[in-house]
Amino acid sequence: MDDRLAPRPGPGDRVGRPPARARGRDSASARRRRDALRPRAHLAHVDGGRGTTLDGRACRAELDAQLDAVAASRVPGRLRLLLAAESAGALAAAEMHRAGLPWDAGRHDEVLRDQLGPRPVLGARPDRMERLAAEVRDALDAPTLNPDSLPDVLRALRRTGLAVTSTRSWELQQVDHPAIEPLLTYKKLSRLFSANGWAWLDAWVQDGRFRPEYVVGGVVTGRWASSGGGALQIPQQVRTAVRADPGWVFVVADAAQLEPRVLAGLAHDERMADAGRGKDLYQGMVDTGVVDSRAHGKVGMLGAMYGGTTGSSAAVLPRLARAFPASLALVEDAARTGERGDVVTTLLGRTSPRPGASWHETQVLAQSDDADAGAESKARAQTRAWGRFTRNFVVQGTAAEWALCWIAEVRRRLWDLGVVDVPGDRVPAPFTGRPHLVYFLHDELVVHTPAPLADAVAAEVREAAAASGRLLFGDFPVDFPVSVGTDRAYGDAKG
DNA sequence: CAAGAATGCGCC
DNA sequence: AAAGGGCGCATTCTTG
Repeated sequence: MDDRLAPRPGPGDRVGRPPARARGRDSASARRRRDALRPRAHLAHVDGGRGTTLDGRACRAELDAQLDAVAASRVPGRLRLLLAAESAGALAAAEMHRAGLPWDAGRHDEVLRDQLGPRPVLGARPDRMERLAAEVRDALDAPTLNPDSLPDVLRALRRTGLAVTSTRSWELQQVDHPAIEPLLTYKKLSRLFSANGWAWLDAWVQDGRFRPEYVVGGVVTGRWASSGGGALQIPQQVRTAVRADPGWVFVVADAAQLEPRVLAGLAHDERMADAGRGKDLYQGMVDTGVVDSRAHGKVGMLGAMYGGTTGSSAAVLPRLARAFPASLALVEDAARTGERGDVVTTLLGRTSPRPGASWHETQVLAQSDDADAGAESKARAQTRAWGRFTRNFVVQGTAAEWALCWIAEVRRRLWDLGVVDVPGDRVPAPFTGRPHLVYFLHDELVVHTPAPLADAVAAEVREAAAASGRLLFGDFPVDFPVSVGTDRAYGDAKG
């Protein structure tokens, strides 16, 4: 793929603001977990966008290592399926990178001008942000306040007598003061400007395409990560700039309530599978009298899968435990396993990492005779945190496996739909005239297709979801409905 | 001065 | 008393 060898602007080359530096909140332990789990062959893929070539011998060595792992496994069939799914996913990711996500820079610019005003000169704030900053300074009587400096803002708020402990939006929303509204608006606009503003557009959209660099299996759980451009965080605000080519449309497919359905399959929970059959799972929980509203069903299930223990989520948990004992027992068991420091595995055999040395040290310290209350509470908090991680790992990881199988199946079926002659076709080979994947987001797929094939694509995407479910869960009767929408603009296509 | 930590927020 | 999983990225602050 020649285009991947060409130098591409990186974040450091962007023009809107001074160069970015730090890598952010990615904790050392999180990175260690990822690096330990990431197959070596994928490192070559990561570097693929920066000009290195794949080393055939390294690939061969990786393949041998994987085949050895399969041979040594107690569940070779599952592991083999995992490897096949990962390979298909890697292929799809490379194809999506090549095809690119059709992006209308003009439309994006309209959104930015509408929200922020005209593009400012290098290093300056947009007009509207500057005016809001002035309002905030005025209201807080802080003429030199830098609204981008969190300590600065916090100090000014507290000097005014507001009892806030951070500058998080949800906390500020509780406060009644003239400075709050302009401050919140400022933060909103600032986020849009710095994360997906004109600088992002210059750096990441070329020739009407955004080409995300997916990192297949980059997350410990097996989810995909991305490197550069924030490919998996495109805000709703700018999705309207994602526009199909003339004569083409997007088919946007979203696997409805994927994680609870995967949990039902993992736990062989027939009652939960029943609740979701042919309809919205959370509504099904209302219809069968498990919960009194869809919202309660949703937060309750999220709480069960994430380990939530507060608010309405916790309040609903006992009812869920009574209605769906198999599912709840599975996630509880995964949590207990993690709390002991043991590993859990996904359906296809991906294993969770073990907690690091400092985790064990903290546990040992809390057991010792002279341990104080602080050490014990720290150890307890840490124990529960690792339990929440393993609790979620089994569900998130198996959902990622379902999604990989879905992608693989969709990819194959799209190719079989054949070619349509579209006047002025701009889609690069080998996808010219063919429906092809252009975007993937955990439980959502976007297909760019010649308009006449949209209905056929929608049907294939649904059938592929069913096929993925059968591949993973066999005859167990859990279904995977897909909500599908078709539109020229991604932002308007939600089914 | 550069590198890392901390903060906050976008996505699922 | 408080207790929600996984990410990437920009910015400012801190540290060596």
